[in-house]
Amino acid sequence: MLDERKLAVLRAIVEDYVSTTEPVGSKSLVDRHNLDVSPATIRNDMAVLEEQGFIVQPHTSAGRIPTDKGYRLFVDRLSGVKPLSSAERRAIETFLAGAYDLDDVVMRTVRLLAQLTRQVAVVQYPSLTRSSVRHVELVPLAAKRIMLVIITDTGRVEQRSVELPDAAEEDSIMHLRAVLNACLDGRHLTEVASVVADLPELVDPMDRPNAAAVFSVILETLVERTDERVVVGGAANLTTADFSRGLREVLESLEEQVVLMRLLGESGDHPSLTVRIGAENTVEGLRGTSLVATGYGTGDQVLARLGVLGPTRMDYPTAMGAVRAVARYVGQILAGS
Amino acid sequence: MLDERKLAVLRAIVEDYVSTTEPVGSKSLVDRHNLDVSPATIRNDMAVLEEQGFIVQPHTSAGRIPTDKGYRLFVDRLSGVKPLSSAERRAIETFLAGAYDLDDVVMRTVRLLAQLTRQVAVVQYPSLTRSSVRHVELVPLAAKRIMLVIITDTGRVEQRSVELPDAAEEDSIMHLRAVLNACLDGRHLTEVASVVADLPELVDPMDRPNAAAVFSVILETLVERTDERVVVGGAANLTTADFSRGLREVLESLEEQVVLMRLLGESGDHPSLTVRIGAENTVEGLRGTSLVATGYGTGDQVLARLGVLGPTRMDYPTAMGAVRAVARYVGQILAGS
DNA sequence: CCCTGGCACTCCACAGTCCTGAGTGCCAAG
DNA sequence: CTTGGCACTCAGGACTGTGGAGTGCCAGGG
Repeated sequence: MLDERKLAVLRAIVEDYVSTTEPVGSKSLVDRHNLDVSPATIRNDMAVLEEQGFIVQPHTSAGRIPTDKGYRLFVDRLSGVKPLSSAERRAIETFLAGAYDLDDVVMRTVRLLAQLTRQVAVVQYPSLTRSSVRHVELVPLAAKRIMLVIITDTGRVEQRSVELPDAAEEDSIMHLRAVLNACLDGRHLTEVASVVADLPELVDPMDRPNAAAVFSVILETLVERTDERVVVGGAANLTTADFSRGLREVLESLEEQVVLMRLLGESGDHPSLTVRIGAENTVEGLRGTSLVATGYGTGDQVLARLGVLGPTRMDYPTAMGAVRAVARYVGQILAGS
Repeated sequence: MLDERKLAVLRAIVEDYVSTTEPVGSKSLVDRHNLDVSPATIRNDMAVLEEQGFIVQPHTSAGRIPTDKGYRLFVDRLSGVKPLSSAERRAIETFLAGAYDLDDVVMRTVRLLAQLTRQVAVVQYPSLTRSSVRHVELVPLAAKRIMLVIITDTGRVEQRSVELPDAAEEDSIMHLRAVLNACLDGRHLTEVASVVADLPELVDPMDRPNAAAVFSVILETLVERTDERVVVGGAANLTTADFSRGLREVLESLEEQVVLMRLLGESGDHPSLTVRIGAENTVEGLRGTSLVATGYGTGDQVLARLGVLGPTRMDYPTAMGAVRAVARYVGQILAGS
């Protein structure tokens, strides 16, 4: 139903529109690309494409622009992933290699992605629930207050101050600390809840109230609080692409952690590249944007997701290339540190 | 040289322009405010004010708008700090009281300020260099790698992984940990450098290479790395105030930690409210904005700064009120936790 | 000396008009 | 199925006219 040439026409329209931001007409199409047919022929093809809903004209007698459906077909069948230049690869490598802790890795990744694609970059912190406990530390701050620090094998450190019901001896805190480490060390975070449930029996009855306070904070921190942070960068890039009236809406959405989590979550769990175009995003306020995202992590497990967000009219092949490449390098960095 | 009425006129112009965004003329001025003189008189006053550089007209035969110098006079002599409504005060209190750790306090503060003022909020993390060490923890991660965690009395936790030259025994690490805590506990961060210099003598000669690695990371983390983070929120509020073409520039500046640090740093060190208007900001790209900032902290020491950023045409009295109130509450929260 | 009303002048913003050029759809012929 | 031709549409730029808001200046009055 769509022959080879019509697809070529659609591809050409997408490419031209992305680079010029202007509706593209039959005439300009034939001399920019070397399709060996006349404008009139193209017009017939365009009429078909429009009828099928892949393109529209903003007003009568203007050129055509792709619809969401058009972009969808484009990314699915008409374009590949554009590999990065070797200079870009080197840049990524050296830039990320300089990072010295997890926060820094994430920050650098965001910057890198934003710069590479000239879009908004979104990077989710490596997920807690997929990592395991490496160490638990309790630090007395005051008589009835201690600092709880949990270190995971992804290098993430969670800290909480805990209010104790009773004043605690240094000794009993150290004991509790030992118990915690003995039982939680190496445990996958999904197991923590059940393990913690059995812990009270292992501590001195005298200390149970204090221990209970610590346990409940641990649960809160590791289990119930699924809200991994998402870091955003390159918001300035939104100004070039005019979102008619929606810029404010987009900026607002980008500041809502919950919204971002949902957005990234929608792309599913598989580690490969995902593209969500325009209205495919159920997030109110981001209906006019597209998201190119992928999972990343060490080895084959997906720790979190990252990607770029931009107007539906974006350079998908390049964005996909950059996202994929960056995700790979970040994975390597995380595995190596 | 500027009599009472001329000042009143300037005040009225600023107030009207801020609320309407439109150049204000003599006629509209007299009936909005009850100055008991005729428009003609106002016009004469305006002529003087313009001559002195407090106001300008965008084009002949349009109303006047304040210059940076005009705003400066306004905040210095013509307006007070508008206190918050009691409802707002309650909102601040309850909103901040719900915070459970330092990160959360900062995040909530940013949101609060942005919402209250409808401007961009900037909050600097409590400064390391002004706090002292509460605890140092070393956690073995692998044979030649340990995690260094430093907890300060402002509740901040710094973590770094340290690569050791030699494989380390559990024992020697524990010893090092004891030494570190003995010597650093309670030390003001400004003292850390000199204290650490003397430490190598206290450890077993065998362990010196490893200890040296740890020490150098401590210095890096606490002393050399003055780059406290600045968190930004409410960027969406920039869209209402049109910065002609500068929006991109502003957004870019807001993503540069270094720039933000400099911006806040310029306001000096004293704990009181500071206002920097338009070109008074030396930061390229923020010349079209104003900053209302203040120090905050526990008791009388200034731990860091926070404030709001907006167009020079902003509601200074309200912004100042909000900034001051929020800073106070944050100080209380920090002191109490 | 300062305030006031009057007056002539300026100029932006807005609406209307016209025109051009890019682009279309349709059709008949190759 | 492709092509050239043709009539048609319409957004956007250039130009014009008008109304209104605002100004500066001046002469008269408190």
